[in-house]
Amino acid sequence: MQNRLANIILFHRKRSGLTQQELAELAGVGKNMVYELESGKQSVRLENLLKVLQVLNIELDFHSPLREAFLKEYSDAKG
Amino acid sequence: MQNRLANIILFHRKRSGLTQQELAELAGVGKNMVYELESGKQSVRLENLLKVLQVLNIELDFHSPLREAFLKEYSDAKG
DNA sequence: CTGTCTTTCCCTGTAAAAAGGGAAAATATC
DNA sequence: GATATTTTCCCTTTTTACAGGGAAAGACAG
Repeated sequence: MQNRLANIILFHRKRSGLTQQELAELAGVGKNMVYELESGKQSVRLENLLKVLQVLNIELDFHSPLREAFLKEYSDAKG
Repeated sequence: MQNRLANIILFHRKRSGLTQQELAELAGVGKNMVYELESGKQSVRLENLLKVLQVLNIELDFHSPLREAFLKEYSDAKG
């Protein structure tokens, strides 16, 4: 348990009553992947992180000084 | 240009006046990595994504139904 | 149109993330 | 304290992301 992301995942998994193994199966990743995520390893594939977050109903967002400008242009472009 | 993350990165890079190559050098990753990020590839390593986001001054955040509960417990635990 | 810069997308070798098995350590349940 | 469950952390093999080089395609300036 080292970084914020690891904590977020651990917290949500515990609240959902899942073991690492169960979460791994639901996300379609290996059990070791979940363990590594929760121990703060940052060399995991983004793909696999996203699968795990999806199972736990966690959405990623960003913020930056350009956030508003981006959202305007992005929604304009996408309709 | 496929997903939201790719768009965010492209937008911020353009606004900062950097080429893919320059961003890659600043982030300490290969030029192909930046290209892949911007073309929506999700198999990149989280580590490398974070390096790129840091150069562009983009912070990741999350939200979920348990967000408030997590923040409370997390700040309590960390002081 | 011509030359410069940038992006897209090949290629190759190397490093390492992946899954899955297994077993000791830790934690929880009785 | 014994037993069951879960987590931590080994191992091996397979897969693949990575850097860096290179070159065609695209964008942009003079």
